[in-house]
Amino acid sequence: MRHELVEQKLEDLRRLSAERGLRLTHQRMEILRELASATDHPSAETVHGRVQRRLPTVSLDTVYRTLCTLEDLGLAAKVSVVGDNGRFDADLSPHHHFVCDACHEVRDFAWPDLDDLPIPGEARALGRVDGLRVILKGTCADCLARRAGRDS
Amino acid sequence: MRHELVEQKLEDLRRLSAERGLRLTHQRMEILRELASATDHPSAETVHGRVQRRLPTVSLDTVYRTLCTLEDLGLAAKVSVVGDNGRFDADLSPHHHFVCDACHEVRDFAWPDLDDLPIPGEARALGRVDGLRVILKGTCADCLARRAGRDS
DNA sequence: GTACGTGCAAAAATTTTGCTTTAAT
DNA sequence: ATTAAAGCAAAATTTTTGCACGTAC
Repeated sequence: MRHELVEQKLEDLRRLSAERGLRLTHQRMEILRELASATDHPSAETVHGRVQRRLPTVSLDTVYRTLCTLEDLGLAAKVSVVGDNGRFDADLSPHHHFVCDACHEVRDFAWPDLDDLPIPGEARALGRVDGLRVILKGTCADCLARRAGRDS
Repeated sequence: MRHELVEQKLEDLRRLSAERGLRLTHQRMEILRELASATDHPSAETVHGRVQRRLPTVSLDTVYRTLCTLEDLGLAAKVSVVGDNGRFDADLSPHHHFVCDACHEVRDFAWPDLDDLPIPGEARALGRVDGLRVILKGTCADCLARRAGRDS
């Protein structure tokens, strides 16, 4: 079942590379192959280690650059992991975050209806749940206005 | 309205410091004061800059250590911000993440009922929403089992 | 052949650590 | 007076960048 995702992604890379005039290099193929095969949301360092098994000379900076390229192409995304990044909050009440892709500001919001929704069995089966947070990605009102102004 | 949170937090710090035998230093008070006053989920570097206005000699490593202490005391938490950390995923289909506090593994799960829930007006007012992800914090089944085994 | 992308090395940025001094208790 | 915590500097990470060479087109 993972195999199909991998082939699909590699096909997407071929198509997008042709469309956007990017070169189809071994490194990009192998890095995408590893990432698409992985189920554990690896870091650049981890991807590098795995790709080295097939391409012993691949460098870590190529992995960084390629992951960024794959992100630009819409083939991969950075994911949210609680506590893995250096942003802090003293407000520990249940609330959620809206993150602006443009300015990276984080705004809080509440979602009472969500609190009434039971956590799905699929998630409860994974372990004991202590906390829940929603991350909304988008563009904040300020950045939308700024962009609209610039486009006119 | 922020003022009350600040005073509340400082009071918590006094109480917890007494309880746990920690010393109530200017630095800890001022760092917590800044963090509790902030609404923008600042990084350690940002907190450092703000605290320096009141304590010009405070060092950046004290801010790092203190934020960690405040986290241990349960007065602050690291927050999730999409794309600010180096973990990647090639699976772009709508799904959510369960993160184990103990081993930091990230597991995926689906939540179809959530997809039917409308995003609250409070959040829609913040800007255009492009994506939604839930982060569950907890302890995974493996780590629970490991811990139970060790305790016996 | 052209020039985009890689590899290498070095730099920049971020976070942690060892040790000495300061200050809270 | 004790000793936890701060400050300083240096180290360890993590991520980015400049440049020469290799390779996909």
